[in-house]
Amino acid sequence: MSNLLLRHLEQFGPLPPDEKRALTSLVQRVHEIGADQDIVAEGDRPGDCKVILEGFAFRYKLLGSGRRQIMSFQIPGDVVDLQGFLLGEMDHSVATLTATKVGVIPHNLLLPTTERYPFIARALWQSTLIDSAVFRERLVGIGRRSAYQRIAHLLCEVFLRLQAMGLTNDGSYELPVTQAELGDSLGLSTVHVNRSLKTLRDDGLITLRDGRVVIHHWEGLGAAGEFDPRYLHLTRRLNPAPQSRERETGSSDAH
Amino acid sequence: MSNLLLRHLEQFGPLPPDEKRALTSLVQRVHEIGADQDIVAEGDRPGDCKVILEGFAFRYKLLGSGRRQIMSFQIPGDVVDLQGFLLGEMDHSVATLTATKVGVIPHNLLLPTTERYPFIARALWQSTLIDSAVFRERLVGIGRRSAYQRIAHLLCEVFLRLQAMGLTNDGSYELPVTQAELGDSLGLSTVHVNRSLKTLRDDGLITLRDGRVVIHHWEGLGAAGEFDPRYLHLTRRLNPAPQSRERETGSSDAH
DNA sequence: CGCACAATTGAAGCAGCTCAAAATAAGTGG
DNA sequence: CCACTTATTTTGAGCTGCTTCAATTGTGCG
Repeated sequence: MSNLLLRHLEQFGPLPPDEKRALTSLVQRVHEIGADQDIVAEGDRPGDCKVILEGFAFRYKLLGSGRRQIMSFQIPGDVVDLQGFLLGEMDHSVATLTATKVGVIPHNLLLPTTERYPFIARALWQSTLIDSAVFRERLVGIGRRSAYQRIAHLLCEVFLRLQAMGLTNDGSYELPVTQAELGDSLGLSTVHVNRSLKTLRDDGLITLRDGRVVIHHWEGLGAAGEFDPRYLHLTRRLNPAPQSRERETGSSDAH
Repeated sequence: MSNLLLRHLEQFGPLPPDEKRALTSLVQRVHEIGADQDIVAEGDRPGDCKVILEGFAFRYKLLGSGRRQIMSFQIPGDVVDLQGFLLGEMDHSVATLTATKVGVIPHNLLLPTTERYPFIARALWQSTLIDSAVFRERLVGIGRRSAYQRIAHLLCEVFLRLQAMGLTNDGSYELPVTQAELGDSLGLSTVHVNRSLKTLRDDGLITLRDGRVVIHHWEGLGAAGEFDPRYLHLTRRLNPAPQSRERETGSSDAH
């Protein structure tokens, strides 16, 4: 059940056996949430943390005049509201993209756990720092990259993050986002996302259909998005790197 | 010397006396750095953390074709490279705006300190989460707000952060940035920053000259930038709120 | 004085936006 | 299985906030 949490946290280094054990009893119950529902909302003071066990979510903020900015997509293994644990009040919302299962970790269990198990505490801290790195990278993209580059970059990022969790398939992965959501994530209009996706498709880099991303040319996509994966700090590759995996003879693949 | 670090960390709640004491001996030496110098650079694996004691700095990343994105401005009290402590390698650089004094905290002292003193560890973690919130807010601005709004928002944010450190003067503060740096921080060209600043000035909201920001109309500026300070989590106001302070009879003040 | 850097202003161009509508897909109830 | 509804994708066309290029004006300083 919280295998996923373990896998997530071990991205940053192995945990000692006793801490692993402690981790497995963190998730007290599982909550099923429908698509397009808030997991936590801005202003909430949650009494527990939520780990995504199945499905996808995103952090967002609403602005005046109905605009929305999505800050990140969250995937299985991610703890979405550590902010609530440490700072009390959420300053943004997290909502589901699809029907989602979340594991619930009560703060009054998490607190003693982080005090007793320093590796767990450290790994959670590291996890929030990776979140931070993801925000920064998005910031760079929106601030200084073209629409085409931003999309390429995002698709690379999500690929590597999903791959680290074992959720990719030979250079393709599930990402049930609409173009409107992509736009809100990248600071673009739906229309422009559509046109840029078309260009990426025409360039033979990717296909995005029915909530599934197929990367036809990993290196090309990375180059298009100026993607440098180091900010994800996936030092311990739990899976082979994408370059060495999804070479399919027919399609143009990475090298 | 590390009074500032204490003040910074106590933004999130008081520390017990013994932890306060431990904190004062963290900074082992002080390093003076000239203007426009990197404090840490992308790719570095620093062996210590740096706290700003005097002066200003900013996080940034360089992109292809010489573009630069500044992710945040850092002020006295900020620890600029906790990322290096927890993740090893820096994925971005931090450079000074002005001549700066930084306190150096060796990792091999910080590590046992965070293990022995849970409140310090927690406060540092909280501090990184506030950084995160700042990145997110910038992200929202660049993604979905106009140039005018972004500038207003940034100036509000820096005001409150400096105020929490006791570094404001009746609605004005030192911020030694050039318009080019502002642009790189907000995803704008220098030219457009200049024009937007002119509009803000003409609207009677602010003046920015010689590295000093004067806020003439706090509420107006906040409204212009859709500024909601909650993301800074400055629950414990160490100074009076700006609204109740800088009412100057002549100029247009908030209310 | 004169260099170098920052701020300012003008003018033209464009990346991406908005408005609008058509085409496609995905239910849903009968 | 169809008729109807609603959401998403796609395409067209005109518009604009911001960019780029270029030149001018401070302004601090050796």
